[in-house]
Amino acid sequence: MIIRIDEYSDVPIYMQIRNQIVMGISSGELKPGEQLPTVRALALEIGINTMTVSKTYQLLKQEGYIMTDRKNGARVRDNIAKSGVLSEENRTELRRIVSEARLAGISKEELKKLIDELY
Amino acid sequence: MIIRIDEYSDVPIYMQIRNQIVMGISSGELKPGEQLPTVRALALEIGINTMTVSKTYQLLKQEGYIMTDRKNGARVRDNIAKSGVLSEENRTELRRIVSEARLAGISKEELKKLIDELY
Amino acid sequence: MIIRIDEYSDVPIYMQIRNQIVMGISSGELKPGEQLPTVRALALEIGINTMTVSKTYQLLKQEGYIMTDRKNGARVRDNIAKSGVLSEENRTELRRIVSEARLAGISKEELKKLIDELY
Amino acid sequence: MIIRIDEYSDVPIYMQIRNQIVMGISSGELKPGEQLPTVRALALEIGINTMTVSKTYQLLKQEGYIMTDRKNGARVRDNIAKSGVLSEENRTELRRIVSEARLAGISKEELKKLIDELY
DNA sequence: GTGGTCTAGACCACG
DNA sequence: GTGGTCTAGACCACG
Repeated sequence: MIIRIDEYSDVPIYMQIRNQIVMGISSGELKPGEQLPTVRALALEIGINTMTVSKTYQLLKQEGYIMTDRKNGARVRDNIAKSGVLSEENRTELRRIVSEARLAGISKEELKKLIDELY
Repeated sequence: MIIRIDEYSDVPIYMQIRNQIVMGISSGELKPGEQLPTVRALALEIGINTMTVSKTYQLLKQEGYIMTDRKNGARVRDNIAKSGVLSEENRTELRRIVSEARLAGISKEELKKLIDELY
Repeated sequence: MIIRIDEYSDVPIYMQIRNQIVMGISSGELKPGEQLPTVRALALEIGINTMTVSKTYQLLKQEGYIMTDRKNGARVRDNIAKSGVLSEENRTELRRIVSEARLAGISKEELKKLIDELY
Repeated sequence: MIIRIDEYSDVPIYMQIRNQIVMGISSGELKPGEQLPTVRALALEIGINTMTVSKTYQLLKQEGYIMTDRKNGARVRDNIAKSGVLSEENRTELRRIVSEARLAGISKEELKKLIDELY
């Protein structure tokens, strides 16, 4: 899986990596139990500091998406908890996006079609 | 229109205000041409620095949501440009949210229902 | 409030600080709403790196014990969520401690007396 | 006695095994003088490195919980020293747990009831 | 002035 | 070899 950093983005690097890994897991590009690159390998590949990647892995671990052990490095968890509900933050974000979409003249149907494509 | 600041949020205050005003315009609570409170009045009401509100208004103006003039203060634009497409950032955000929703066990239908509610 | 670091402890520095602040809040030495020292001030006082203190504050924030804002620095939250139950980790730890206490010849009553003193 | 490793835990494997053996001795599941599985057998059973089990046994021996000899392997000591007091580390840990319990809204009585259950 | 992020480099426990 | 921790130093957005 290829991780791309947008250095001009306001989103911190560790968060960009986090987001792309989460999307990779969701899309199936990263399979349950699959090995992630080591902290050092990913840092080298992206051209950033190991601490930054380490921060990403700790976040993903805390969120329950991956697990780390000292022997094997990081792996995608094969039993990611399904809360069944959207987090409060994501709900707020979604509300904001829907509002902006409306003002941009995007219809409800177009938004739903977008959901279809992205899901 | 009442603006609420979540002091625990990581979203900067100026951005929280901006988001709520945009949502207010989108929902119709703020009508096209409607007068916004002055920077000073809004800052006083929320209990924050005038600089922060000023930053919000500048952002909203630059985004084309409001217009300002020295005489009348800030007003909602009555001809907000309808690009017809979702901004690149919002599209990326939506993709992230959809990914996380999927992993949380939320079905496509539930997401669409959420869109229905929020739109 | 005075923070003491045991440099020979296996407990990471950021966790030692975290634990002492939590105990300070619990004991009332740190009051709800009370200002914590700035990251820089605390780092200087203890003689450690700012990053380490920053890590502590981020952890405490995420756990809901404190809040940070860029203007005022960090403050003890005045509405710390009361889950009403012991975390799984603490329960496991308590079980381990009770087991070791039994083997050390400490009676159930002595343990309860200890709880009385510490609470 | 069945040893269970929580691969998601931050507690090192050798320490998880150690804790479970100590709890087994305390509960009486492991009797004084009882033979423990060989390093090799336990490692095989759990599916981990023999070095890890070996580390556990060395720690337990050093703590005075078990004794080893080349002929008979490891056995639970039948005269475990009863210091009569809680170790400094355990006392500190207990203080931390009590503090967190208080902040979580757990009463002194509930904690004591928990001690009753666990003892 | 404040916390948040990031780097370059190092050492450590675990396995 | 792996992730986890820490330092010294820097820059940035927010307010």
